[in-house]
Amino acid sequence: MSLVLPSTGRRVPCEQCPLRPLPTFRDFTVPELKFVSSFKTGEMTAEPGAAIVSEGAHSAHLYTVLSGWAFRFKTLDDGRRQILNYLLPGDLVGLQGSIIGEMEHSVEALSPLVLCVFQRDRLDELFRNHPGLGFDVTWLASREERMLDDHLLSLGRRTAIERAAYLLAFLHERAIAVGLGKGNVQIPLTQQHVADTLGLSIVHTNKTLRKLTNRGLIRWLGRSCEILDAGELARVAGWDGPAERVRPLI
Amino acid sequence: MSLVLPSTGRRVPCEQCPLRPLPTFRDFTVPELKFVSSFKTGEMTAEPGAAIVSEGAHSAHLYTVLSGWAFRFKTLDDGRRQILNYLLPGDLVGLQGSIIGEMEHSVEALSPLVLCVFQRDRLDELFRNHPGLGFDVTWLASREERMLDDHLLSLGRRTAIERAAYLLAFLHERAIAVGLGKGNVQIPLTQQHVADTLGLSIVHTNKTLRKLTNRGLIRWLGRSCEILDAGELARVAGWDGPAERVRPLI
DNA sequence: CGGGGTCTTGATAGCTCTCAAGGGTCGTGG
DNA sequence: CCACGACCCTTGAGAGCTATCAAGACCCCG
Repeated sequence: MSLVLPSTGRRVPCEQCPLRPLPTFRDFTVPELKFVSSFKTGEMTAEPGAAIVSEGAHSAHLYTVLSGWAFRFKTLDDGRRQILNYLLPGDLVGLQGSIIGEMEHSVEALSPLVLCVFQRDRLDELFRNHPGLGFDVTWLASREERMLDDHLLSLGRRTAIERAAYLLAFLHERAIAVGLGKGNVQIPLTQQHVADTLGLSIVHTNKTLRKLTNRGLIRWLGRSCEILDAGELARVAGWDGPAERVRPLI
Repeated sequence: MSLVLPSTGRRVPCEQCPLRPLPTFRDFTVPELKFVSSFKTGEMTAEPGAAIVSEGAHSAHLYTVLSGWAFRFKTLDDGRRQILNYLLPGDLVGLQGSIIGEMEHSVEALSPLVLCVFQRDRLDELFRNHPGLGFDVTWLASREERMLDDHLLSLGRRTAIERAAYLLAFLHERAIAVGLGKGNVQIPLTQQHVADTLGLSIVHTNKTLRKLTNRGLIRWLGRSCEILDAGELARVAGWDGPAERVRPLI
């Protein structure tokens, strides 16, 4: 697990953010955009495997993913790891820590990652002067809650193959929404990540993914997974899709 | 599953709320309390088994639990049910629906329940005129997120007996925090609820709870569970406890 | 007194884990 | 160039955990 590369100065001005024009993100007013722009202090990059935030850290920062993939996880004392959710462009990182004060999960980069860094201590100013943005932060927290609800349903009540199909359909959907994947989407994952997300052993995960491969739904490429038939994956999982709607981008 | 009893007029004024003096809840300023009081339109009661909100409902209300127990859950098409979390006094109900627009989970009463009913369409006024309360709503959403993170870790990576011990220690902790349980805490649950929370079958849940009973950690009373040794339950689960701190009450 | 809900227990089937071993790729150093 | 280690993916076999099936006890209530 390598270290995070130090922050370099800002590069992409919020007004020219490559994410904002995407149809998934709602339009911001000029004052909102101006505040967000001033809220951002710089950018940070990280390589795959780098720890972005660590469980127990007290002075967590607040970030938004600008590009790349990451994941949130917790571990038990004996090392068992559970991946909680994935982070894609447009997702807030470290909100729990910023709001409540201490991180209770860790975050690690899955691909080369670029993060926008925000001034955490100006969060109250955001709520005071831009109620709409305050509402948006709550909106994003509710969205995360929904995804976790879905994951809980999956871990608790879906079979192994349903879980795998759900996870891959879910990640496919999210990747598409933020404009990743021209043609077939490739997800930068190892089977160990999948296992730690689904609550399965690595061996059984492998055998389960093989079934999906044999059905022609996915293809494994070594450190990444190509989605060939997202619709059929969702059907196998019994998953309706996310009803993802336009969301804020902070 | 019986129906919800219709709302009757308000009874408990927020200024005399029996929950607010508890040490778990932060003190509110006079204007905050005044707003919350005006935000509340009445109360609603429900009997055990009553549906408070249903998945897919579009016009969900926003509530806070005043007294009693409830739970949130989702189901798959074939009826498999997963309990996502429990609701105790002081918890918001229906925030996801209020923020995003549509409920993606259902809520059911576990005991006789009293809810404070709020005017959902004044939520934006809350954010506009009381930034501190807006922050509090986000705080509560983050708290829920944390609990879900813990549950995911449990479902994904704990064994059956660890999961059961975790769940009961968790509910014990929450009950204590809101002043339930003089002496030993009794949790109004059936083993079916436990099974649907832990992602286990009812039979195996029974056998697992028996082990905890034989170790003298709990006692099953028919439709409820008495916690005899919460510390040992937490130890069995490998759970540190919640680091629960003072929280807002809306 | 019957019926429904809850809790309990044993037996068997089936799913998942662990153990073990091997192949492949990639980057590094001899 | 080749050896080597590290990491990732794959597969088989047997053990262990969990689901399902089945049956019965208990309680409350109409």
